[in-house]
Amino acid sequence: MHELVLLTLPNQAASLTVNSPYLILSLVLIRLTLLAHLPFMVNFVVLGGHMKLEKKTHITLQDVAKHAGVSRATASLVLRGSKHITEATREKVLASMQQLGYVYDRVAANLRSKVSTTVGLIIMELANPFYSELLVGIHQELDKFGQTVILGTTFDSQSIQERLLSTMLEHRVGGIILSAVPGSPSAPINRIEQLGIPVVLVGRRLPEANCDYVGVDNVLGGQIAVDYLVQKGHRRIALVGGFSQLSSWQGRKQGYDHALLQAGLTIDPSLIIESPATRQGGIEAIEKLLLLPDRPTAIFCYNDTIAIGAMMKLKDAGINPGQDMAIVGFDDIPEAAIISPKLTTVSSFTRMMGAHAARLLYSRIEGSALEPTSVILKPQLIVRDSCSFTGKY
Amino acid sequence: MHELVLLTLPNQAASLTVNSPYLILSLVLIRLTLLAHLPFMVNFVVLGGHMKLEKKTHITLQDVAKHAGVSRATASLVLRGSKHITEATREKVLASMQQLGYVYDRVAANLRSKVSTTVGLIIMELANPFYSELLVGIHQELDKFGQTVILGTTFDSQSIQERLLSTMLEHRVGGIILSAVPGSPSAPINRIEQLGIPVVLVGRRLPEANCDYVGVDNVLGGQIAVDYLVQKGHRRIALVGGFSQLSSWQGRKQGYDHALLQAGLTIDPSLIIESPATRQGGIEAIEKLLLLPDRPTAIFCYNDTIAIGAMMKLKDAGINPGQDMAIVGFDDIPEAAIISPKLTTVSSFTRMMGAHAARLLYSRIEGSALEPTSVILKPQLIVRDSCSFTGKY
DNA sequence: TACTTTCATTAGATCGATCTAATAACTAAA
DNA sequence: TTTAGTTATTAGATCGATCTAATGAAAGTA
Repeated sequence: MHELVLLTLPNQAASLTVNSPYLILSLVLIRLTLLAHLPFMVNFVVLGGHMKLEKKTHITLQDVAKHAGVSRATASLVLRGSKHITEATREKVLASMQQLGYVYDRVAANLRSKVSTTVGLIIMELANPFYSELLVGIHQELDKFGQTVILGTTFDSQSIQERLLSTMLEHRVGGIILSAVPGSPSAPINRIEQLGIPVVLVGRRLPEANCDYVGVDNVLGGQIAVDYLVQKGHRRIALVGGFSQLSSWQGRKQGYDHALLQAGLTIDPSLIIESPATRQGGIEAIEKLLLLPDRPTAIFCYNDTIAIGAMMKLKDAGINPGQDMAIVGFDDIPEAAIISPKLTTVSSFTRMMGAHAARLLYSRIEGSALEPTSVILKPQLIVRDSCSFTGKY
Repeated sequence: MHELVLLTLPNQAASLTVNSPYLILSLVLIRLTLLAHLPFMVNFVVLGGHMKLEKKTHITLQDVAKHAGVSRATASLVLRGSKHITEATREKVLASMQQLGYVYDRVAANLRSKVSTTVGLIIMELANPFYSELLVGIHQELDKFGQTVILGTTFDSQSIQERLLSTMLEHRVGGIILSAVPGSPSAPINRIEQLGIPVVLVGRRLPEANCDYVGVDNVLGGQIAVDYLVQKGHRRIALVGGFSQLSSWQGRKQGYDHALLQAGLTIDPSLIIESPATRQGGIEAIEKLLLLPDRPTAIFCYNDTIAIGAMMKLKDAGINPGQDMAIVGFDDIPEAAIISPKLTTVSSFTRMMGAHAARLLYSRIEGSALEPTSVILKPQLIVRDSCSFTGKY
């Protein structure tokens, strides 16, 4: 019985060289005994006088079938719940699976049946709460469809995005949800679509990309934010953060312009300051803004993260955000509700956006070959405490 | 040339029934012509008078090899950069890949070579900044090793955790990083380890689980937090949030106890309030705390999220956190630095924790079969503004 | 009884790669 | 020239499942 101890070594093969014919004979007997009792636990490899005994780590459907006394095909049908299987055989096979500790190999199955149960998700950054909220929405929805998420982050680098797209394809994802790096070429995406793998863009649009899009109505968002500020009495309103290459920036700017013009105000280019969409970007933008001879009384920030940075810098400069300067953000990330003053912002319903993207992608994977669709969510102003200042002293 | 148009239909097969022998003849000619020029783009299936022409969506290594005039095995060797390949054949094969738009099927390759390039990551919740930070650390590190992340969230449900673990195994992950649901049995995890798939626990320990662990020294963390408060002059210090089943809670509690006893103070069980580790949990805990006849002067919160909720509730109740009540958090999530007052907290270096977990897991995957290892990070007190109150009026 | 129909089951091919062991081609040494 | 040694290449088996088409058995029908 001592030889059995060898088998308990995790994941390792035991081997021994024998010279004596008696030893060989006894080993052969041991081998026969073991095979009779644990046929699915042990493998033997005999080379000359060298006998290798290895633990079988992976139980396959073949093993299950043999154990249950049926064919591989029948076992497979049981797995997939075919109605052509007798209750008796089903139970027999299921019992064998249980007993042997069978683990279904979805990857091998997908290879043969040419389906995929994974979806690629490529976003800019995880630390950004906008994306983690988006990810939550996507993840929850895909889970309902039995799809598993493969994750990649680009940090807004085009080369990383290219690499991630390739990796996803190599992993045979059924589809890809992509928040594209601004200014990235649309050719690779169209190529992926041509391969029959659907792509859904979220949040950021790519011109020329011939695929689905889920996002918020940025024009309307900019409009309602600035409308609100104008209505509060502001006449000099800055637009802070983000970059003009971003489709979302362009939309928000358009809404900003429109609201101002509608109110009979002029657009002052010096009040439009681009900066990275990070907290640091907000800080930098405010530094520039404070140098202006004629400061604005209100700031519409490209997103909440920038707004938070902006508010930090304003406090540092002795300007009380909310009291001395009105602030409106965009996205309604969780932090917006907890900082002080609580941030008035345009909600883009990020989770719902993720859920929509997931649903749309799944419908494509399932084969609805419609024309490229866009789902545009209506933003909503969430009024909190960051706009007490009315622009009048 | 009209027939070529059919080929541009994405992912669809064209078929037509022919009766006239002349038409058949011409189709045969078209077929020969197409096959000569685009041998890897088109498939023909002829059944009786019915000829089906379908676009070949997937280019395989077989196709590449045929196009380059070599064997499948040679093409495979080129892919893997074998040194036994002549420069001439290498270039020939690479050119063919380029021309045909070959996409490497990593999944099929992994099936045969029994390796895995994916890692499963199971955490409680994404919306929680602690986990999104952890995820960033893990993701960045794994990326360096060429490993792709498959994601799952449990929302602290044991049944979901079980399901996710199964899914990960079915997807043939090479290893799993798990932030276990508190109180979940360790048997499934040990079974996975026995299958030869390494598991690394992060943040939360499971008794009996025979696997690696990466976490912060919770005892020390609790100790330095409470030491600081004691040193500031506080004598009644509450411990708020989290649940006593969590190994991390137990550790922090132990440090809390130790620091109090060391300072000659007694431990008052009424000052220990358990609640969910969410913002809402913080709010609820403070509600209970405010009912106490003899209120504490300082609060050590189980984590920053709870601390944020607690501070919100205190403000609502007219108590100025920082000024009227000292608060210390745990984890140092990004929000801690932006809320007002800025939160003094114990940093658990979450990203680094993730990176350590990733490295440890990868070393296991690569086959270092050491004893289960624990990596315990030293926490550090980050002093900010939430402890101005010294406990004396 | 003979024939069709239906149903459970299965052998063998297949998905797209890698691996093994053998073969061909080309040198270098005897 | 022959032999051995090295190097580039390849045929065929293989990974673990599904799929196709065929099989045999049982039930229903004429």
